[in-house]
Amino acid sequence: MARNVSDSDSVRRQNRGLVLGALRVQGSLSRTALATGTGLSHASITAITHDLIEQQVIAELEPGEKSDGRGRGRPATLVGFNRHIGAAALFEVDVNRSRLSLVDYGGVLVDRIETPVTPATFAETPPAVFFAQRLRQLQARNPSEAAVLRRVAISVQGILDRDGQSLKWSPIAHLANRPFTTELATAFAVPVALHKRGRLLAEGARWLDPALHDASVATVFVGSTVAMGMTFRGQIMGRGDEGATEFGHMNHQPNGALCRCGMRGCIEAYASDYGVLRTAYSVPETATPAPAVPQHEYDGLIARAESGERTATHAFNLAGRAVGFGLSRMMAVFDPSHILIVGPGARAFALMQAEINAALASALVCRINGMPEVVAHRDEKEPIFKGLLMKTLNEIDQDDFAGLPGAR
Amino acid sequence: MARNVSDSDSVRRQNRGLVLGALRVQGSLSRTALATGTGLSHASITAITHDLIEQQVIAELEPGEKSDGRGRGRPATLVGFNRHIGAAALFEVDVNRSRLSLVDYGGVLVDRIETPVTPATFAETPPAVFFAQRLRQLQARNPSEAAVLRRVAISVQGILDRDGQSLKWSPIAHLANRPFTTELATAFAVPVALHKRGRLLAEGARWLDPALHDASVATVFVGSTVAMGMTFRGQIMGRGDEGATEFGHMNHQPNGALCRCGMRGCIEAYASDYGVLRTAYSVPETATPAPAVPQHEYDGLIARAESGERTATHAFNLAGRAVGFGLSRMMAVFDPSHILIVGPGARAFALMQAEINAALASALVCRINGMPEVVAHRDEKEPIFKGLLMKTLNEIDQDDFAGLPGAR
DNA sequence: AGCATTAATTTCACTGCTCGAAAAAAGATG
DNA sequence: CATCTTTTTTCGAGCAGTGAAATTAATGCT
Repeated sequence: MARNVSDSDSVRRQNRGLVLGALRVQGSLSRTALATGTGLSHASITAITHDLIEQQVIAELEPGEKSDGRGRGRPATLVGFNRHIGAAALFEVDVNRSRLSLVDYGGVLVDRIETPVTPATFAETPPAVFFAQRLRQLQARNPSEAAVLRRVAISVQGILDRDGQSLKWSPIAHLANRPFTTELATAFAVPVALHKRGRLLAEGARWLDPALHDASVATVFVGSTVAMGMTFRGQIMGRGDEGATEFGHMNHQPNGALCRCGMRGCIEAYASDYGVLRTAYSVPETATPAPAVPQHEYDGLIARAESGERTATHAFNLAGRAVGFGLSRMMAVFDPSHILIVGPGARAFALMQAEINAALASALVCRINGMPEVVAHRDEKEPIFKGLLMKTLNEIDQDDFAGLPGAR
Repeated sequence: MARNVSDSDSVRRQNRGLVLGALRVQGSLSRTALATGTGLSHASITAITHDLIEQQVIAELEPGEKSDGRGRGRPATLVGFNRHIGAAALFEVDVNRSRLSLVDYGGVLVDRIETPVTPATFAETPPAVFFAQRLRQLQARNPSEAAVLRRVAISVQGILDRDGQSLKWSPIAHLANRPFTTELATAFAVPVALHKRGRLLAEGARWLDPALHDASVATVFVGSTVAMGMTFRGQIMGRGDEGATEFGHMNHQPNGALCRCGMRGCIEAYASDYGVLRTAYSVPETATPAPAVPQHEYDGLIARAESGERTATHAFNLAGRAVGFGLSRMMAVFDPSHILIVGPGARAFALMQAEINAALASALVCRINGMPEVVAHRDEKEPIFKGLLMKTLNEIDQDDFAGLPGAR
């Protein structure tokens, strides 16, 4: 039983966490700004920053450049993260690509390796080996960061098991049911975390658009898959273990089109790239989905639809309908104030919008609370990276540095 | 901006809350049991109980009867809630009935008034007047509890507005868009809370079955409406304002059967009592739903289905299918470990089970994580009351008594 | 009856945290 | 160089929680 007891230790941890969180959100700050930002007294900020500086978690910045312009009184000295006290390795794994980024504790990108991925990749190279190879390569190139590596975080698609340590299923071939996180964790003596891509999108959106930082947002990825992440008033839904936001595999049509996951009638089977192409080319909807769709083919279809070609527009209509009813159904359980469409499918948003809105209009919640704001947001790469980055750094802040040194 | 700053006050509040919470869950306890139950030290328990006793929130029980059997050492003195320091008025409003219960701070039922409700009730008597009349009646009969009334809580069906203070829509006629909570709050100078019935069912289930206390459970009410409440590892989902768990009005069939809410294709339109009857009697599914269904008619249909009459079994099959796909779709967003079916429809569970399971089997999440345990639970009256009771008492514990006297 | 034993509570001495107020520091201004 | 302004630090107080020791209140033996 986790003890929820509050004592002076937990007070310190909480308030140190508040300070680190403020720095994470707002960047380097003066102690005074920290005091107003966190609500703590100046005296406490002095004590806390003193400790954190002593432990080298943060450091005073040289007063040099910073736009201090000119003030009347004593000039503020900013404190900011000590970039060299930690580093994190962030893998973004995709059906066709993998990217490993090494970032320091200040969130600055240090180095990066990209590798193409094919359905054969993880059959030939076990995932643990694949990841370990690349991570070692990066460590060799960046010895000073390698020495302080504190986390490995991996963005994946699929369904995680209860404890979030392995994939039970994934559209990325041969990645599921391999205990690569524990293998990596022991090999590198560092915690390894798995994150669902959909959820990272939600986290990333929160950080990239300040207006969304504390809102309730559903972020829908449309592309080679369909996925969703949600934030509720600034909190990410689903703490680690509650694995499921399988929006893309929500049933749209009982016994409908065959999905890559093997089930029938999933939203993805209508709205993902392969689903739309299948509809457009009048391939029977029970045909096995293509394992991967070249980008130019999807883009070509969008262009044809935009020029009004009927088979193409029809395909996007069906896709919009699937996404729209999925959203309408989701909103019966959880209704966000904003809905973000991201990913390659965002480029086809205009083609789906009418059907999405029509489907949403059929939801009672929308009639009562008003329609949510649905907007498309191109390029999902940065939200995922940003989400992975911030989530991992925040974890280091709160788990490694908010507590007293030596604890845990 | 709410300050999340932690100081010695918040520590005390947290730990007092822990003590009150333990007493709420486990009943009267000795100080030693309280220490092990909360994780606090004996010294702190002594200090906290001393304060609480001084403030008359709790009291030492007479050692009398209690099964102290025989122990070797100093006998424990139990402490328990001081029943007389507070009372709450709990309204359960339904399409055909309203019940007002007066309970004391110990959770003991003091008095109760039941009144039939018809579609005309709130047209003739404004809700605020209706509630005020009954509450005054109960206060007159129980002056000592009336003097310490601390909360009025109302269980309703429908959609609440963002701040949870009024109904934006309700199947109970003339109840929506009437500011009765604020009127009652000023008239009785007491906080008035509105709770969705579905959510109370979830809360109640948690308290009535210890195995569910810390589980993730979806509780589905099937009867004159279809509604759902969810708990996530013991936490009720949706804090007050996030109004929507409109499971009954999740779309099942685009442009399908007409629902009482005016939309088409809602789960309720197939699975509620009126929906099943409409199907069974081959009334066109676009016919206006009956405002209320007499219980004997619904029970009669169940009996006919159980004896194998085709039109009746068909109706329940459709109902099961609607509920099943609804659950399957919900599970793409949130997957509970248990699903509880309650309400009159629980009696027809056997008739719907096959279709529910078939629909669940079509969900990817179920294939991966295994099917959730779906069980029916007759009589929903007590879960609602229990949920309303515990939620309200807990609120008094944490808001009124966990903080220092004088604060807030 | 008297004394050892046992278990529940309370008391005590100490530590850590936050806070407000006052003091100190560090430039800017004139 | 004295004054003013704004940022930080220092200091004393107050409050919580904790472990260890002391106290309390029964039971069991002799």
